[in-house]
Amino acid sequence: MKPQSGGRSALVAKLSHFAALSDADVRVLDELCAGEEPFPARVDIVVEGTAPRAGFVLTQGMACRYRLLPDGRRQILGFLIPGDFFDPYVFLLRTMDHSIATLMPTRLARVERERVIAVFAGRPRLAAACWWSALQDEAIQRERVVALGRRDARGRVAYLLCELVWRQTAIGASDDHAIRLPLTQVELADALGLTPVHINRVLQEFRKAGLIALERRRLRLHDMATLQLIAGSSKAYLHLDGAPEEVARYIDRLERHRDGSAPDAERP
Amino acid sequence: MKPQSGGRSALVAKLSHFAALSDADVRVLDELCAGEEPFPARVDIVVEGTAPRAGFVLTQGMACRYRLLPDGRRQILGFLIPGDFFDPYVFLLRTMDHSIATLMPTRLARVERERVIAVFAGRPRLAAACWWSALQDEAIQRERVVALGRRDARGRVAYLLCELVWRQTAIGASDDHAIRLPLTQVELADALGLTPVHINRVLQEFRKAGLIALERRRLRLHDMATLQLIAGSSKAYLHLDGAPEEVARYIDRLERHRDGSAPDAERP
DNA sequence: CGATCTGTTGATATCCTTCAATTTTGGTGG
DNA sequence: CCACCAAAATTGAAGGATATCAACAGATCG
Repeated sequence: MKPQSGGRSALVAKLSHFAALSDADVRVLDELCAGEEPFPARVDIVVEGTAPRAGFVLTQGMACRYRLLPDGRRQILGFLIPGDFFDPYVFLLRTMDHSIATLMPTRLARVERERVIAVFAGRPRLAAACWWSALQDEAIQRERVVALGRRDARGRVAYLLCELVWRQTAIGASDDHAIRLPLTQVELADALGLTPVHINRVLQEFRKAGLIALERRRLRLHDMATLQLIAGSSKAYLHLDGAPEEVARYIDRLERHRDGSAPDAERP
Repeated sequence: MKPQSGGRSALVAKLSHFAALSDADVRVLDELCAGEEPFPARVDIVVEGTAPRAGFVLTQGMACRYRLLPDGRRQILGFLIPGDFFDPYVFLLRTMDHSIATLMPTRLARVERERVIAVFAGRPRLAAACWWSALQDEAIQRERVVALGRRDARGRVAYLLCELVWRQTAIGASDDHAIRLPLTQVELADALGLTPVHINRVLQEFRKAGLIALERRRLRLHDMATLQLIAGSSKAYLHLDGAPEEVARYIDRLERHRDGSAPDAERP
């Protein structure tokens, strides 16, 4: 399971933004992460064109989804951080349409189909939390489309830095708007549809304006308000404000039925 | 339910790309669409900032997801066409982070939470097909990120036109690479992160090169091969090649269990 | 049948890319 | 610990793709 410094795993921290989890829920999630394995930096975990095998929980480190273009250029599609339970249902596809690679030494737990189905069928609250997490992922993708479609270079950089800080904060891995950021300027460029040269100039400008500090793989946002303004974005799209009350009640009701009929373990 | 000319609804046509549906499955899907309602062109179905109410099946017409920026510009996030069962689980969120608007007169069936849960819990094959459809939607989003991040204007336009034709073909709504296309050049621009002026110039170029015909809201791709080359894309990302055999067998097994225990209707 | 979108075209401006060096950093082995 | 090398960051100059501005023609619709 590999809990964080705080004791709670990143996955538990993240899903707790949706609903308070029971001890039993936490146990199930920790078991999901039990078989985690270490991967070195900059290796492919999943390769475009191959058949997907299983989903993963990322417990430590960082990874990215990416696509290579016919001319060899790369587009990074998104970043995966601790607490991300990604592609649970990917076994429904014949082939991957993109690759996934680590960006630093990273620990990942493989989650097989049977496990996914057991959790989703037997644990209403966790199933709802995973659905919510999938909705969040979609929202993150949409925000990226907005950034690439309609924001200039400064807006794109500001948005991405904010997002990474917001997401790390949501899993308790940020200290006062400062995070570990293992990305090179080439990777930022590939994520934002820009050139490394231009990324560099924007970062310089932000530094000179006292908006950020970024050195030796450590990022600190000194002026979140201004950065948000430049980005034209707020963290609302991460939907960290919990389930609607009515839904929370509904889920509790489902859980009580479950407890009544089969106490405290996953169904077969 | 409102079947298409062929007799099958667009939703059934789309999901059949994943797995062959039983008559009972088809009946359930048709019931989902039973309460469809007409909406005029260019009206909001869902508004950013409001609480989501329910998901929808789009049975006729066309709609788009979009975001408005602080400065009034717009980014279109994606297009919804007949057969799209979108946002089934959106009730898990407190507020919408984007809006959805019709682009032409459109028919939509609202799908409430209870209905979603009944179908997903009681119909393994349909549940799997809907999951697959969600994976397809994510892939479509990724393809858009690639287009906006790394393709020039010609590549973006070519990609979008191909995608719309591929998707319409998958629901049986295309005749020889020709489709109804209710989009203005402003809307194409808002979808592709370009200006209407530039969209116009690219379309002119494509017309002069004999690649496309586009007039009076009708699009025909005369040279799909070249367009794909310009787009640097193939339709692989739509995953229209059916479920992996092993998964198909697994789903059949689940269905047989279901039939044994509760014949032929949704569970309560 | 005017009013308003929509599409079209030309001229100019600009943001970002490209190309090319140079410096700095980080890692590795002697 | 230092020498060395490759990767990463940085800077400058020039070019190009797309935006912006402006004007007009054509289509659509109440």
